[in-house]
Amino acid sequence: MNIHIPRGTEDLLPEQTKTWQIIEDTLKQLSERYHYHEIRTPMFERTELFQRGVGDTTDIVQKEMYTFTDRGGRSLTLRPEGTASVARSYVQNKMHGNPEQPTKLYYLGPMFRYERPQQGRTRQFTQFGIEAIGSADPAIDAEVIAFAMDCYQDLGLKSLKLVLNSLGDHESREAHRQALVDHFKPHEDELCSDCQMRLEQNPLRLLDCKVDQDHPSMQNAPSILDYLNDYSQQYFIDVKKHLDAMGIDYVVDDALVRGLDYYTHTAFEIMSEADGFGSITTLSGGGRYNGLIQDIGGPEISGIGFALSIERLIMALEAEGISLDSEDELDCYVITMGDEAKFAGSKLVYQLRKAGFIVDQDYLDKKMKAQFKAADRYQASYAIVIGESEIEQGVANIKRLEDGEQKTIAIDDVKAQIEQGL
RNA sequence: GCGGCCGUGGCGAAGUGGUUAACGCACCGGAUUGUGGUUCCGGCACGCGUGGGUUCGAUCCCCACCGGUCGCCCCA
Repeated sequence: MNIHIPRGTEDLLPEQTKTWQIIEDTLKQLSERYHYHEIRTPMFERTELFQRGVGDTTDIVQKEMYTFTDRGGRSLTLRPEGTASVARSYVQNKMHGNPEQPTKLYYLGPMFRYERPQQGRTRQFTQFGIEAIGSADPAIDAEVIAFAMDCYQDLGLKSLKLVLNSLGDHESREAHRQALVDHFKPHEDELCSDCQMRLEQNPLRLLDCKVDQDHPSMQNAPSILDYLNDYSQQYFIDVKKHLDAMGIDYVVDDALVRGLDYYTHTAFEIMSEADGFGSITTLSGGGRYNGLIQDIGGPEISGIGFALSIERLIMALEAEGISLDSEDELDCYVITMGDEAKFAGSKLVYQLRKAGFIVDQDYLDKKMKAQFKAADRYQASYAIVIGESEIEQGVANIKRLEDGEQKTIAIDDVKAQIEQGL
């Protein structure tokens, strides 16, 4: 083994890309139905975009970014997520000026995070996501959540759990933050070192600490839901009412905290409950970001979005035993014997392909028996045999492999014969 | 970034400090000089992740590195 694939990356081989194509097609069709349009942004951005957009205190920015300096001395970063780039493009292209509002966008592509790889977590992974920018209507929060659920349901997944929370607006968050600090400060010495740091930087994260989850102070920790101001509370109620109206089930979990700084109000995650899923059960996540556009220099416009990992989606499909593979079947396999016949074979294969059939032939100089085996393995409907004697008579043998039925006809009539069956 | 487990042919998988590294699938050839899917026979690792070390001798023991996997952190 000479040069190995970089750690945490993977090749997708033909037997897998088929599945990917089906998933991508499904997601794109879904996007059209929900009236979202594709946006493609660069795979790398100025590093400041993520520092400001994703948040300096987040793990992503602090220890997971692929950052490098280009030859012009600029600090660039391979995108670790999609929202910051979309928001940047929204601002740069002044999309808030477009007549169609809100702006509804989707994207699909690789993201990069420097992490210790394990199943469901690679250093390059693929996200599909949507962003609806320019509306602060609870109805569109529900639309985004419904869209997220449909991504899985359209592919046949059943064991799903939608977890919902509200992080409130800025005022509510601040009140809650202060309450958290007041609550945990007396116990600071008893908490793990990570939590001691969280207390300073991001007290919200204390709530989903695994180390200290049994600590008595966790039991009666202040819940964000108790600190929502009137507006935030009503917003959350309305989102739930829209979901109820659509018949979408969810569970509210006030411990659901998202890892990116820009979230406000609605936050949600979709998890797989299928057996055989390891510790990583989160399939997708999203939420509302009412300060993000402004944070990166745009107008005061709010948005909401979500992102899912195609890799984890495929894991979920496998866990539920759903296969999207379609048969890769040939219409015809052309078998030739002898040098002259090879030329006639090339001509016939070409003509049949032009006529729209899926056709192949042997390129390894195999014996006839081996050529038949190949035709069989490729599940060809017909084998067309051309040898020296057929060349002399200008004919070809067409054999229907399913039942062995065979006919000899003029080689120029093969196309017509295949078109109407035997 | 931390801890546990693991790394044998295209794939799955046995195995031992010492002549030819089981077996299954796949593949190739033959039985049947031009007709497949069955059967039978035969072939298929100068090598046991990489590099060092211990040893008379290592795939098997030790170390480092690389990679995978599980858990933690965190997340999609």
